[in-house]
Amino acid sequence: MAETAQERIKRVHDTLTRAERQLAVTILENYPMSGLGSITRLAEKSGVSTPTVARMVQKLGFSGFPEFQSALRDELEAQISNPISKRDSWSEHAPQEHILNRFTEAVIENIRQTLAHIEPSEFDAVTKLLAEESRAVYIAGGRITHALSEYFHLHLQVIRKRVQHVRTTSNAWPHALLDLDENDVVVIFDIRRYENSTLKMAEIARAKAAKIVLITDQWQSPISRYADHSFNCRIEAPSAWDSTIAMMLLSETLIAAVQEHSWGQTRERMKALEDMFDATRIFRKFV
Amino acid sequence: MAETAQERIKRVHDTLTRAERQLAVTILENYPMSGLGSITRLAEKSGVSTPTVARMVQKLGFSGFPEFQSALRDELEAQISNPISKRDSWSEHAPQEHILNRFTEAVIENIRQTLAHIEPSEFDAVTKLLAEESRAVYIAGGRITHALSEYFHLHLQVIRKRVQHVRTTSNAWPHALLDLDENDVVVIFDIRRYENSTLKMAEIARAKAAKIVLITDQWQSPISRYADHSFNCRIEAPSAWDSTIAMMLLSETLIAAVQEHSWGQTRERMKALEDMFDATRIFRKFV
DNA sequence: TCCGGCATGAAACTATGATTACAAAAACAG
DNA sequence: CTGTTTTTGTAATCATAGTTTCATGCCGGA
Repeated sequence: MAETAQERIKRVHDTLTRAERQLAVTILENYPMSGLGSITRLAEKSGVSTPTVARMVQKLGFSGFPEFQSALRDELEAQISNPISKRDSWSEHAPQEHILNRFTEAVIENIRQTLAHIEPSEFDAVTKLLAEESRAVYIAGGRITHALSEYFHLHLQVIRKRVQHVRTTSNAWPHALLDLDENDVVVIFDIRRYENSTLKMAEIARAKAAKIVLITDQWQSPISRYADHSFNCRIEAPSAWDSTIAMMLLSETLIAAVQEHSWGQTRERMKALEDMFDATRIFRKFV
Repeated sequence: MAETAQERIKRVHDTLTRAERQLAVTILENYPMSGLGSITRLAEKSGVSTPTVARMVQKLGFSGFPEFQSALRDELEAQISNPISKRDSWSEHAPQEHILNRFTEAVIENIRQTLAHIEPSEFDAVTKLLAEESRAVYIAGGRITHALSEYFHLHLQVIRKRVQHVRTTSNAWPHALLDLDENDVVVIFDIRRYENSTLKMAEIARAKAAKIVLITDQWQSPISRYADHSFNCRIEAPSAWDSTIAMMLLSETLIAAVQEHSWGQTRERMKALEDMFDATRIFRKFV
């Protein structure tokens, strides 16, 4: 039904009896909040009896008070739901149910939810941690997140010194943490199924009092217990696997933030890197 | 109490157990609407039992579910009467100009543009190519896209046989193409600055008449000349670097499509993989 | 003033929601 | 791997919400 409860009330307003009108006024007074409590509360608030309320909502076409209330909730939800980038389909030439549209839709929702639960202050704090060159940075990921951690490392490496990627997939990783101390930062990517090696690594880092930044999924890796900062990213997708897009977005944004934070040094380093590339002719000079 | 339920949940988030966290995620997901139904509804929605919900709200400091719900209603009312409740940024608590919002906005635009220029028919054709087990699949990336190609490989490997990752960063890569023939598929990720090694690889693949699928940026890698199918992804970002999110999205969607296309086999292979994991105890059984 | 019809709320009843007790399962420590 | 602790869901219980019945009261018309 397209008609809202409010509209229904107004439509039948003339045919209402005294008590019902009294009730209607109360409902409309601060709509739709007043209808969200129990039928008793609403009855008391409007100074009528509960049966009156029950009869009234039936007059409005609802099967009972619960249905009425449920309708109110739905209306409210539609009213306050975030309108950002809601679109019917992303790939115009493909039908709505095409995997291109379904998958993208899910990913956008993941991004929305992820961003909604990130505290900017925490994000800024982590940015600051990662920007301080007095701290060495260690980056690690698990089986699925390995690629992500590598990508993060690749970029951070250009921005600053003393960045190291730790391969938890090999068994030589404890060696890499030999020099870790309490000024250093360990960035760990970990999503389900959470791996033992990354957990062990977090424990070691914790024991050495290093700062731990965790990037995990919405169900949170057990590492969160040890983490100084943790970001929960939504990873659900219409697939047998999870989507790590939201984590990637967070990673790229962190990179951008750190780079912005220390642009002076970064520029120098990037210049030096470019020169090296030119010298080695890895890239084509022009397309 | 000045503290909102949401804040309470976030505060105790680390001390929560698995089921409770699951519940917390659901509550926060579309807060506070999800908590406004009955305890049963909320429990079902989050996939936990009603007692878990009851226990959790008590942990949060409420005397019981009704009090919790009443608190939610009050918060909602306050929020609604507040005129600045219109949300038009991704991270509500951060200003529009914060890097979190700027970056995300750019990424969404990239996704939109990328999707708009992908022909569903071409996407489907590539899906089909990748699903055919008679064809071997070779996957390669450049310096920046290496992580992406690795990620793509990791997943495709689970879906089907004969998938190989070629490291163009090492100089041993030509060996990997020894067995390449005209039935095979080569998937190449290449964004600016386009690398010589990937171009050389494409040339070899072309000479052997293999199918070439190219995933590149909007300015197109020179490989597009040789490619049978190419996808142009937008990679612009408010950063010194490009954002490969759109490429990642395309990769994940391709994976999902191929998986959907050949779910029978995939399921078997995933099962086998799971068993191997169980045997090796790489992962923790639960949380 | 009395009567019929409708509106209304008290009270009984029913259904559903919330809580508690307990047992099974899982994680953890040794 | 085993015993212990913690977590979790099932089932029983309790409480409250919602509905129905019915007696009372109110109003308009004779």
